[in-house]
Amino acid sequence: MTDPTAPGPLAAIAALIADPARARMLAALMGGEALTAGELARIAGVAAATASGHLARLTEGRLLLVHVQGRHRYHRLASEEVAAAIETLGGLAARIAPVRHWKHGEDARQARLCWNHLAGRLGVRLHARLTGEGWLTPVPGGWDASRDGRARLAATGVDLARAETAPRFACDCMDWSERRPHLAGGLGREIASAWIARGWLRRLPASGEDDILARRRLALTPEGARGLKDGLGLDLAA
Amino acid sequence: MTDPTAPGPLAAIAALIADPARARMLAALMGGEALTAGELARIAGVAAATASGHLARLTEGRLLLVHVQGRHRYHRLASEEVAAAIETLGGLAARIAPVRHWKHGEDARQARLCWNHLAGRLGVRLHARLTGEGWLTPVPGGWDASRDGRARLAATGVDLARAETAPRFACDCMDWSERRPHLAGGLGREIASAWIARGWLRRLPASGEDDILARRRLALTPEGARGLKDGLGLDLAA
DNA sequence: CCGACACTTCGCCATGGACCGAAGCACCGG
DNA sequence: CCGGTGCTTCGGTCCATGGCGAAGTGTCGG
Repeated sequence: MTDPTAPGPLAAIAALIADPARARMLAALMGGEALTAGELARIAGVAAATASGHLARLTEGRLLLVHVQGRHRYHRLASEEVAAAIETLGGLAARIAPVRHWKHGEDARQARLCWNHLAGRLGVRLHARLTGEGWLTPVPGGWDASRDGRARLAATGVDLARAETAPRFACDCMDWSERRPHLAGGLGREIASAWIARGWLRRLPASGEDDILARRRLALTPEGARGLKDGLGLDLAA
Repeated sequence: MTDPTAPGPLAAIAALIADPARARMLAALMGGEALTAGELARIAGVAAATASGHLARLTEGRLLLVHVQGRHRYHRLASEEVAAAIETLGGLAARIAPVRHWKHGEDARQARLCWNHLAGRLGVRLHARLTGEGWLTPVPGGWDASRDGRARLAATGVDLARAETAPRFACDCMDWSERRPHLAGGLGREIASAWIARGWLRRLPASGEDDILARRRLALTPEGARGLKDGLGLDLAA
């Protein structure tokens, strides 16, 4: 029935990430965008045929979801858990590996995307602020927002109603550079997209394609800094 | 200078975990004990020669530390980060893999070790209780304990002074079964060891060697349940 | 309807690395 | 000093998997 030589689930998942080409693809997808097979092949540095095989394995292994649109196949990370696992593993790699020089590491520690929500110092400070003021309290399976918290978030352009209709309202995600949880889940996604749409955050151009942080770096704009200070009392200069 | 074909750090770390034999070794070491090369060879189901090679690679890759004692070589996980990464990856595997039946899964979700601290429902509820009452507040790089919090913890037999002298006083670690942080770091280690020493928690015998949870399952004793309720107001039956 | 394009499938090759047995080293006990 | 034990190193085998080009499938644009 069951193959006795079959690798355990832990080894099986790790094996999916362990190939350099696949790792580059996954790292690129940590930016949250859905990318086509062709783009991923280019990023991974392999031929289209090879990339196709890799993407099939990743999809089969439930790490990716595919969205077919015409003759393009868009691939994206399958879930929060996948993003969290890659984030954690990447953090371990950053600490452990013979101190490979992360070119734009400082930027990324400041603010970056973790799949679809905010990470880095910004993400962690935001999490601490929202919970510290009692605006948000963790409850099993999500969050509870106080009246004041709702008003504050709404004032920054976050659509709380939509966040609450997400399959999972919200959850924590461990931040490797800060070693503290940041805000993920449906609410984390809403916040990130709202603030990017509003021009408070700006995606920085990808650089160093094989870098874990390549497509994830963010910059806080002057308006964003002002908005966070006025709206949430969050002063990132401090 | 640098080899252009070299795998990135992410792939390199994943590759270390991706081999079935090595994954079994790492899973066994998640119980927190240091094991000899021979024991690990038996657990992994490979010959001594093979195991030796695997252990050398894991050590070289900074996932393990070795402690030589006479003709034995004791191996243990190198750090909190390693444990956290394996925990997260294992959680992803548990969610993603074709629902492999975890024999004693329910026990382990209740209480288990995560390297050297408490995880599962117990770990998460403890974390929530300590922070919720203001007994412990996260600060950058560790925790701040209130006077009341110190007294409460000391009353349960936890040596706070020793926890504070640990390289890192404390930190969070994401719990995969509960999706909430539990208490790790120096304080987490002190709490777990104190409560096990005091007979509040009991290690359950290993079963199913290749299971991620094999050597990590814990049972709360009646005295433990009473102690937690009286000392910290933590009622796990609820 | 036909060529261009995006992607997959197929066939093949090359290589990395997992594995073992045997031999070599280090340590312990007598 | 010598045999037993724990572990590593060495030499050799074997297989899984990544890699590519070429051919096949489906979709869009004219």
